[in-house]
Formats: sequence, structure tokens, C-alpha cells
Amino acid sequence: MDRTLGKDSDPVSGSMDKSSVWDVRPLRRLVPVFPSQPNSSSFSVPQGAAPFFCVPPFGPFPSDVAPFYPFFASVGSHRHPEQNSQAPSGVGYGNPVTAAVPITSFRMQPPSTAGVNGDTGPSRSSRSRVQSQSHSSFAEEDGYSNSQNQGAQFLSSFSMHVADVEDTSKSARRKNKSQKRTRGSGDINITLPDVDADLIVNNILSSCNLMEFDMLRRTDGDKESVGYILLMFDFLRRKLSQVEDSREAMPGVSRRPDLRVGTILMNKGIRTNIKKRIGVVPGVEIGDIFFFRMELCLIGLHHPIMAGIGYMGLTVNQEEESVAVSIVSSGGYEDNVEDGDVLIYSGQGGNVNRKDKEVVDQKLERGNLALEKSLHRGNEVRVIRGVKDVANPSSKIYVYDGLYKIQESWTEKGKSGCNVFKYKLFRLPGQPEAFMTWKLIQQWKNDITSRIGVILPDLTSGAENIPVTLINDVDDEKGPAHFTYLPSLKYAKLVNSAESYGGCNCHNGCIPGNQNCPCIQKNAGYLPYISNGVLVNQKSLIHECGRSCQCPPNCRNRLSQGGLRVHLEVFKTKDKGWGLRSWDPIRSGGFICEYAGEVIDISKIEELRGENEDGYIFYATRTYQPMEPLCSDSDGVPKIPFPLIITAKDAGNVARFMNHSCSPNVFWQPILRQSDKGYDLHIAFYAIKHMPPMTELTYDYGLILPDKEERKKNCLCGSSKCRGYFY
DNA sequence: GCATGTCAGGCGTAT
DNA sequence: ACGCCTGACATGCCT
Repeated sequence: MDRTLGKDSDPVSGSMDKSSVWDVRPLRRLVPVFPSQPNSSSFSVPQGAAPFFCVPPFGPFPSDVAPFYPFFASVGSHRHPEQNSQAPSGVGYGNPVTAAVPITSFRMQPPSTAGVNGDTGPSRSSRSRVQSQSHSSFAEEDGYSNSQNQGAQFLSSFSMHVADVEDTSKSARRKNKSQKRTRGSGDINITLPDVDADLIVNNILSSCNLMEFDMLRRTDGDKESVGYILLMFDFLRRKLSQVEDSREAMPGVSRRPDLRVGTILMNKGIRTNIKKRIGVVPGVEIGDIFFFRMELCLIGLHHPIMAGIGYMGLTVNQEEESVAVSIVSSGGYEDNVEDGDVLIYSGQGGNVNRKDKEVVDQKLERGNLALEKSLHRGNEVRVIRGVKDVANPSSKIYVYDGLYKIQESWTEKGKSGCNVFKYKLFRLPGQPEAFMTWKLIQQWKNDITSRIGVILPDLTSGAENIPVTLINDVDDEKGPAHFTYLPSLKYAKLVNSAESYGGCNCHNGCIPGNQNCPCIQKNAGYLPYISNGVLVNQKSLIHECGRSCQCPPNCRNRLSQGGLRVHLEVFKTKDKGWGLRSWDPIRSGGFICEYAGEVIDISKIEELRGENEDGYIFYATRTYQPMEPLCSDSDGVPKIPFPLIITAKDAGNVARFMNHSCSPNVFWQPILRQSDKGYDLHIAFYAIKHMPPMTELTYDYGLILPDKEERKKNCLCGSSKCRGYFY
């Protein structure tokens, strides 16, 4: 078998290779050019042809170019500087370019100095600047400079210069002040985590053309820009969490990757809908979910980072008055949220939440005043409802529940005895269900018979630890063709490997930062998952702990082995047969399931194909082009040690019901579980983006070589980027 | 398991 | 400068 397996993911012996964290290789992030005629000689690269070209994240895209996803930066890649320096020529990658677009043609306007609030221009963070400088020697040792130089060289001037602008803003001064205080208060060594944070984030950002984010889209977002910002935010946040997880906790230094990343993105102007507005926020849909307040802020749905009431000044008849535009109801006050369409919201202030000696009443000011004005003006108010995240009880999920109007207001005595303003809001009719869906699902969980169209409460018959509902509320088909439910992948035998090792000795589970753990070493020094069980980013190959590892089943590095974590349902779609969706929200990077079935030999593929119209075959080596934007390592193809083919026709799990989409919300990831006797390779699915409950889960089935052309099927994914077919 | 406490935190608003 | 319906932990209470 492949004797080079794992070579690229082995850390430099003796120490963690930090360059892997901020290894910046812009080429990998650029959009591969797909030929408009996919069956033409698409996979040969003419000598001298540039295989990639730059496009801004949000277009305009040449007709044959798809935007890319932010699962690009790789922990596991270890390209040498010499390789990096060759990158711009890029010969040997990708496809011929029919209409290459020069980099400069999408260059953004010179950074504007004034945002709406005077604080939104491109980065003015003196902290990043100072810290980058003060750690230059440290960085060089880590190979950082190489990648940075490469990035700077390749991106010419337009992405780096903004990071070097002196920050004279109030917030920066404040930041410096608070930082000084923080540092002075504890014993902190040279490698401050916050230094790394800025370094890491800035390097990733500078590698992916985000500075192309033009002013227009900052003022008014659209679905693409909003989606991109959210993907970027959470990817960076996970990356930062991963790095901080692997360090000693430092007293006095807070771990708030959400705030750190949010602040950097805000300062760089990587945000949208900056201008406050009443009503609809372009690019944000009712039902969209968020996991951090910072996300609401970045996409302009709710501007205050902590406060629950967002409001803006309006000049009416030459008089300035403030009106409420958005509220977040997340349980901090005694709101009444029993009814899905009515919300009794409490005003802010007073000592409702504090145990002071004296009772302090709420005052008719700030948000309270704005809500009062909005009652009289009758303007729409966006409502975001915070719900407890069942999968992660210490945090909340924010659900955008659409537009409401304020019906009445009054004051009453709160529990602490102070006067509290109350506002009754009702949801405007005709909007898609959002929060109500959450309530319904809760009912289904309590009593499945309350659901219409249920065929089977659990089609796995207990094979999974969470039931999988089978439902058809579209027509009267009674279920998919018979198959045996198999919760995990079945191997006839382990694959022998010369590189097998005995596994780890982490009896309490693999601990991030433990560089002695061979499994962590295999993953280039970092566990691929952060503490809440979220995959940090896509990699060409993940090494999970295997059967000879000493760690328990709940080890963080065995995430894909624990079975389902969300309540899925197999449902009848309108036009694509059966599909898969989730009752529970799924966050970006969240594990969905593995592809279970029987591993078959490549020689059997043709006969199976012949008799099997519906496919149910997962062919790991088939997917070439569509994975490229998701994958960053080496040649952009998942690095699997042998051509894995799985059939789920007779036996499989829920994954066999996942439909194809050219704009998927799920990606697959090869996972290797090794032991001293060999290894087995698995395919696991993870969410590309946050997904509200009941979103159909889809992944890209990929392309196939032109000689298999006759097997393509018409695609019904309905995406604007639809290729028109899939295999 | 929960409820409550604590702490650092960034931004918007008012001063 | 202040305050805010954060978010991550820690602690303490209850079953």
C-alpha cells in the first residue's frame, strides 16, 4: 500500500511545527477553474496555462467559476518553503483557463477611512501591528515569515496593507490599556496566546482575498456575502480555539475566540449591512441560526454586541428620535416566550439581574425609550430568539424569527421589586415559520404521534443511539426499498500497513497540546476537533484514535465513532425521492454521520453499477473538482491510502439517503483509524455551515472521468450554481 | 443535573 | 466612562 501515507501529516520530530497553523498558501484558496464543457479534455493542463486565477469572494464570477468555501486553511499540510515559492506558477494543478481574469481587475477601492460609526474602516488595530513586529523573530523561527512573504508576494499589496495602518481609534487605545492590565496581572510567558490569535487570523485572512470585499457589499449585504462572513467567522473561531486548546490555560487571559475574531473582522471591514435599518436585512433569512452574538453583529442583523435592544436615530420633522430596530430575547430577563407568535419583552436596565441592596427601577431611556417610540411609530422590529443549545448546554443558539410589531407597553414589578418595562410584540403574518418550528420539533420529541406522516419512529430499529424517523408527508409511498440498517462501515478485513503503530496511551482521552501523543502527532500537532466536538477544518486525511489506542470511547479524537449526535429523519422530497434532514440544529463543522455500508473491491464496481440504478455507491476517489475548494492540502484531493469504494445498496446507514447538490451544505472527510495490525478508512460527513432544523442535508457527489459520461443524471438541486447533472 | 456567581470583554451611546 | 438579555468557567445547591 502507499508507503508515503501519513508522511505529510507527521510533525517535525521533537517539536510541534507551528508553521502548520499559519501556513499560508494562497493558491490553494483560489477558485479552480472548471471548464464549461466538463466532458472535454478537462484534466489536462496545457503547458504554461495558469490553472487558477483570483476572483473576489462574492463575484462577479466568470460564468464557469464557482465561489469557494472557507474550509481551506490546512493544519495538516507541510509544504516546504521551496514548494511554496513555486506555487504561483502552479503548473500541474487544475484545469485550463479559458478566460483568465487578472488579479487586479477585482481590486477594491483604496480603503475608506470612515465607516458609518467612524470605526469600521480597514484594520486600525495597532495591537496586531505592534505584536507582529515584536514577535518577528519568534515568527521566523516558526517558518511563519516564509508563508507570510509568500502570501504578501502573491497577493501583491492589496490585502496586507490595511493590516499595517496605524490604529488611532478609541477602541484600540482602550484595547492596549486593557491588555496592559491583563498582562500585568498574571505570570505570562513570551508566547502570549493573544499574539498568536492576531497572527493566525491575519495570516489566514491575508491568504484568501477577503480584502476584495467591496464597500457596496458592506453597506448592503446579500445571501452570498452574509454566508461568507459567517463561514469565515466560525472557521477562524474554530481555528483559534484549536490553537488555544492546545495550550496551558493562562490565568487572567480570557479565552474568547469569538470576540477576538469578531473584533478583527469588524476592524477589517469584513462585515456587512453596516448601516442600521428598519425591517428586512438583505441576505439574512428568517429561520437563520447563529451561535454567537458577534455573528449577529457582523452581518448587521443586530448591532449591539451585548445589549438586547438595537436602535437607531431617525430624524422626523427635524426632530431626532430613536426607534428600536431589533431585539434579542435570550432569557436574561423575565420575558414571556410561551406563544410562538407573541413575545412579551422586558426593557433594559434596573437591577433585575443584580442583587444590589437598593431597588433600582428601569428608566425610560436608551433601548426602552426606543421601544416606546417604535410602539407609536409602528415600525417593524426584528426579533432574535435565544434558545438553549441542547448539544452544548452552556451556550445558546440565536434564531432569527423575522419581523414583529409592538402592540402595547406597560410597567410592572419585577422579581427583584423594581419597575420593569414590558413590551408586547406580535409576529407579522405571512412570514416563514422559524421559532415555531423549534417548538413543533420539541413536541415531536415528546410525542412522535403528534407528527403527521410518520411511517416509522425509528428506521434503525435501535441500531443507532438516537432514533431516525421515517416520514412521508408528500405522497403515499410507504418507504424506500428494503435495506439492512448498518450503523458503521463494514470491512472484510483490516488493511495491512507498514506504517501501523500501537496507538496512544492516553488513558483519560487525548489531551490537546500533548505532543507525546502519537495520534496528535499524526494530525500535525493538533487534535482535529475542538472541545465541543466540532471539526476545525477539512483535511485531506484525519487520523482518529483506533482500536489499539488506550483512550476511552469518548476521547475527543474518536468523534466520528460515537454514532449519531443529532436526530435525523429520512423524508420524502417533492422531486428527488428520499432525502435526509435533521430535527436538531447543526453548526458549521458539526459531525453528521459516517457513510456506512460494505467495502467492495474495485473490480466489482462495474457489475454493481450495471444492476444498480440508484447508485448507493460511495466512491471516494471519484470526487475531483468539487472537493478542491473545500480542501487545501497538497493536491486538493482527499489523501486516501487506497481507492475506497462503499456500497450501501443492501446495507447502509442514513448517509445513503443524502442527496446530491451542486451547492452542498455537507462535505465528506476521509478518516483513518489505525492500529498495530493495520488500519481502516472511514468517510464522515460534516456540516459546511450552520443549519437550522429541517434543512435538507446534501453533499456534492462529485465528478467522474469523461469515459463514464453516459451515467450522468439530471441534477435537481435547484442551486444557482447547478452544473445540471451529477453522477 | 441545575442555578447562580465571576470575570474579561467590545461596542454603542452619552457625557 | 458606562452599561449592556455574553460566554466560559467555577461553585454551590439540590435531587
